[in-house]
Amino acid sequence: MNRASTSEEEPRWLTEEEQRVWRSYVHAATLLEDHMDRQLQRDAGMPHVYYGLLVRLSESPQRRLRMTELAMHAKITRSRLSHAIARLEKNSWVRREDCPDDKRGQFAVLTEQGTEVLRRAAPGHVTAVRNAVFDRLTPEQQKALGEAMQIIAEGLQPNEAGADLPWLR
Amino acid sequence: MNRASTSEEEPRWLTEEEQRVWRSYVHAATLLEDHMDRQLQRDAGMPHVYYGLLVRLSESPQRRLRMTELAMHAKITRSRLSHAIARLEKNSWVRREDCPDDKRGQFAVLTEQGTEVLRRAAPGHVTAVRNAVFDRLTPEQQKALGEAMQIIAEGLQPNEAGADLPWLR
DNA sequence: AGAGGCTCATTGAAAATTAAACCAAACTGA
DNA sequence: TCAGTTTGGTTTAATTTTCAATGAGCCTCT
Repeated sequence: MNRASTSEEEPRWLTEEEQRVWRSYVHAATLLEDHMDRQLQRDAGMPHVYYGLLVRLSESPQRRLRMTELAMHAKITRSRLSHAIARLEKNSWVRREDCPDDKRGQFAVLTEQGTEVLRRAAPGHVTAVRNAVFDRLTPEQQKALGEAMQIIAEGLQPNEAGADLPWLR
Repeated sequence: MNRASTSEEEPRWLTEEEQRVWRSYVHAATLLEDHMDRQLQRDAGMPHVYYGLLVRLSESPQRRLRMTELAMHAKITRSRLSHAIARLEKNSWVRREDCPDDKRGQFAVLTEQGTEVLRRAAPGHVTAVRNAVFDRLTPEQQKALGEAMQIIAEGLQPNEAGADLPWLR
């Protein structure tokens, strides 16, 4: 049943057109991620992923989230999150707190200073996103992009199909 | 003139809809990159970027490219490429060669073994891309995705607009 | 010829990420 | 109750990436 996935059979190669699409995608995704990383590194002293963590915390009740929950939202491993939070803790942008209900548990809590950093970095970030993406695409193109990515994401969701579960490995 | 870009002025925040699009994008892009990295790491013993380097070399005349050229195509810094090639050289998948015309220059050359690794890894990779992307999108959606990403990439091209030049920094 | 400024590429150290091992607490079932 | 398993999270080491500095060769201009 799973023979096809590991066999030597000739796969269905990508057509010219599919290749163009895939390469455009990889190309743009690389450039975009680089761009955001650099912008945030310059303006806020952290990479895009870290910024995402702070944003997520800022939107959570009590501006706090359990480690695993945060990792799931951010789609990163718990290990990576541990390291990241350690770094953010050094910056005093995040603080850890024990979970009363579960003695194994930890909360990551956004500090005042973290909130402040976010407040100052947000405008530049939105502007960067707008310049790079929304100012260049028609509303239809934006919609189409969103839909396509949505579908792709669904296919890679760790639930269903029991594929790889980054944060559960 | 450049005041707006660094001032404290209120930016045009993203609308609800724009946010949804942007988050879908980031979400899917993260998942996808993770997925490819893991697939290639498992099946070919290298991350996606390294695989891209080998592919690019395999498509080049004489299966070789100058370091800077390769870095540009791959959109990575020369430094990063140096390290990457060093690693690939240890695997004997790539070999360095001096450039006769320019004594500063180096070619990265895909070896026989590199070619072989590529040959064995390619089917799995195409299949992974197909499963994750093309099997899930209609031809129209594929086209739209390609176009949107194409436009975004153009806006981030290092040439014109003299923005940041990753490999020239 | 040779001073000065690029360009090509590498290096070494620091930061970030991944992979795997690990510990402690919580749960499960006999 | 207690052995075995799962869950939550950290730790260590290895790999990869970034950052800043360096050096050698090319190019231009005088």
